[in-house]
Amino acid sequence: MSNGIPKAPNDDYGLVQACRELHSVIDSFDAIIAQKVSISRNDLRCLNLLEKEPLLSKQIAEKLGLTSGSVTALQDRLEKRRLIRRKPHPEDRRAILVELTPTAHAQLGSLYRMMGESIVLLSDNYGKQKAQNAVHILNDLSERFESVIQRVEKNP
Amino acid sequence: MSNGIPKAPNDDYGLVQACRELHSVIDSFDAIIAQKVSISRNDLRCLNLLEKEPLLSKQIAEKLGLTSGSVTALQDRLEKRRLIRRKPHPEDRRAILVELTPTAHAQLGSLYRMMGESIVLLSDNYGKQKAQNAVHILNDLSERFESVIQRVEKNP
DNA sequence: CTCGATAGTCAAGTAACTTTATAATAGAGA
DNA sequence: TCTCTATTATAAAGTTACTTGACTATCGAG
Repeated sequence: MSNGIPKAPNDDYGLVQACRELHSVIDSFDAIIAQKVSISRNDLRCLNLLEKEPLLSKQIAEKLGLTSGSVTALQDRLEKRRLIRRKPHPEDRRAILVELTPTAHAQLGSLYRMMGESIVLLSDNYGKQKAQNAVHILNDLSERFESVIQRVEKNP
Repeated sequence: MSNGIPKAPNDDYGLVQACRELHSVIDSFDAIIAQKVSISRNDLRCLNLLEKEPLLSKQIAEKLGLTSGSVTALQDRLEKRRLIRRKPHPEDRRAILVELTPTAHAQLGSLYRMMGESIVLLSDNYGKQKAQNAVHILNDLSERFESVIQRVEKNP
């Protein structure tokens, strides 16, 4: 198993691999969802981002790793389908806030329901204690990724 | 917070959200990596898949949600860069096994090293017991996604 | 040994992305 | 206040990646 990844002294790499495995599986899952709705992967990812909170075009571009021009086109597609709405930013008249329409919320909900239910079941199996623990672990991992992203962006 | 996702009785949805949050962050991370290597997201995803084991074109197409023709082009690009190798399947002469070159292994390793180290540190902070627990949880989640994928594919 | 099904390739057309240029606004400084 | 530069988003042209449909080679059932 000499795959170029430097091994940690003990088998700490298990967590790394488990993490990337999960990501890969979710990726495949999203590919299927995107196909079902017949939108592109990035369009779906944009909807996922907006599910949490409205964002500026700029922020969407950053998170998706796209150029601003590309995000404009992306928004045009989603707006035409009435999945997002553009509304003016209250303080900056250059900026545009993008938010999901209620329709989009509903559609996304129904698309991810099956997956959601399956994980809720897992959560129930775990019991309250372990479930909370799981959430903490995932959040820790997210934080780690965030901070590495920021470090990587510093060194261009 | 009425976002269309049906709430579970208790706040079990924490795990779902944490999971998708992690996925989203890793996605942004991958977007940056892809940009650094100047290959497309799907090309990078393909490399990630192959890091685990060689795959058939068919399997790559499925996992990435692409058509077979598209995967042929994808492989052409990666092969031109000497990141993958096509080799004949030992038993099925129609099929083609795709594997990473040693170069690709090394490159991927160095690209993900920073992230890997950060997670290994986290793992060390956790201690052996909790780290193993974390791996189990991630694997459980992967399994759930896998099985939902299979269920979804049954109902087209 | 046929014949339908499967794995992959190829060529033409479509969709998504990048690049470059432009317009409108913000915010800093003379 | 009035520039001047930076920021935010859009538009149009060119490039890259993807899909579709036709084709070749091979498999495996009958």
